[in-house]
Amino acid sequence: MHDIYKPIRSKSYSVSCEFCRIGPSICIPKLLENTLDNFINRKKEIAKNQVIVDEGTPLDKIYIINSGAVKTYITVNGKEQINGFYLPGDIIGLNSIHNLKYNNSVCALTNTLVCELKYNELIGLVSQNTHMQNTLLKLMSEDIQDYQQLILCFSQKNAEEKVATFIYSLYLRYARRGHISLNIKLSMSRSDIANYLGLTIETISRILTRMQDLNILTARGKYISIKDLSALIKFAEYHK
Amino acid sequence: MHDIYKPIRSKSYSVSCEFCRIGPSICIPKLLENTLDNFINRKKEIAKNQVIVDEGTPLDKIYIINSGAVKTYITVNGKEQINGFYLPGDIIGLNSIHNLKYNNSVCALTNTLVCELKYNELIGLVSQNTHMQNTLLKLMSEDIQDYQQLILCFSQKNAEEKVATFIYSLYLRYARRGHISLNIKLSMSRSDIANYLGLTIETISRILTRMQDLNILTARGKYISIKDLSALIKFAEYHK
DNA sequence: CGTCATGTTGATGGCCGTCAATTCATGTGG
DNA sequence: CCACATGAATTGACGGCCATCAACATGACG
Repeated sequence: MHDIYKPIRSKSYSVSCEFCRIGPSICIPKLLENTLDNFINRKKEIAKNQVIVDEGTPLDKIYIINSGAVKTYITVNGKEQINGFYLPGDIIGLNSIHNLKYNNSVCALTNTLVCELKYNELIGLVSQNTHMQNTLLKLMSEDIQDYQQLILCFSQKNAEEKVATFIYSLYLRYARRGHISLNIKLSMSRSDIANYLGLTIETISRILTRMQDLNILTARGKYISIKDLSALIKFAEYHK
Repeated sequence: MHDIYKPIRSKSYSVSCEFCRIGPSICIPKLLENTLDNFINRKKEIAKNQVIVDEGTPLDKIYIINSGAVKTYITVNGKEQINGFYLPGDIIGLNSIHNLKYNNSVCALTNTLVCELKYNELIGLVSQNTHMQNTLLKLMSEDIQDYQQLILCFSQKNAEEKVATFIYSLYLRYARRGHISLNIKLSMSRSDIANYLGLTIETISRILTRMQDLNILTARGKYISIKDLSALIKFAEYHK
């Protein structure tokens, strides 16, 4: 954990506000900035491996990733179970509104910049502003939809399809934020991916080399370069 | 599909409004009934095997199950993939708000009573009523949380743990709606369960007989009787 | 009672987890 | 700049879980 004491130099991709998942027309932090002064710290720096939120703490703030990446996880029998990776533009905390407690821990995978947003102010704004209300409902509904898709992925797909889906979804998520590139730098380790997908690092590794042999992609450490996107998409589909 | 022409006699458990997931203090349909007259049909009858919603149709209504049960599914390569079972008190459609289209089909597993609720009116009410707004946010946040748990279940658990989790969650869901009983009548077929859990009917069957041999439950067709709840819970946990 | 759908049980094989050895990457100190 | 150490990733051998295929049993319903 030496990293914590290192100066933070975020070399990674960051979203411009127009591609933030909050939407181009309303940056909640910006709106708050106009209405309520200093309640948000924009672009707070988080060092790699730093735990931003501990499972069970009160939901006082919502975080929006500006650059970098984090993972969220719950602890089961002393072992962490990763349940999400959040990339620039993503919003953390929407699953914790119902009981006003964070239901998972949050840890930075790399040096990360986050926008903080006080929950009370968000809700206050939502109750005054119909547009904001619709935005929040849409965001949460999208999340529900995304999770349903993920469940299908996990319950039906085999290891190869899972890994292909994972990589393709990373590609898609960056692309939707305006960062369209076939070259992806994984911010998480093989072990994190395996944990998340319910596979082992060995399986992940074998599948990546198999895909490399088939000229679908090249994988050198954390750098993945998609060579044949349509083949990747085919691999990601459920085959049976 | 003869069922459609049969008279509907729902013999199954139905929630009283106080155990509806909408909450005891605000039954949205009731509230609407007071404010706007005839826009909701309370307790519409749906026959077994009837498709209530087709994937892709506009989200004009939200449904709340009053009695009976439905499954939701998407169609992939011509085959249905079940992504949820909805029991009395459950709300259908929250995953479809973001694009105002139903993102899955809905089909009745048994004769079912639903409360219909026009989406526009729900939103209208929500924008006027802070309490209602909080309720909706909580409901959706709960859904997100539930789905995250389900993802962990699917990505990490083996077949036995999945089946145990499934049965226990049915028990829990009924219990939370005020129907606490160790005797559960499955409204879905083995094939539906298998489809949903990403297993085969043979595996489901084998696991049920194994649990029967261990005196954890008895399973006779659609009737499951839990003999040892704590053992079931142990089985449902992730072991590794 | 006969038919058809649904559920159960058994035998076999493939996918993927486990264990182990090796290679590669990253950072540190000399 | 190189040698080394440490952890991450890769590759191989083997075994267990669960899907597949097939046969049989049970139940629903006319």
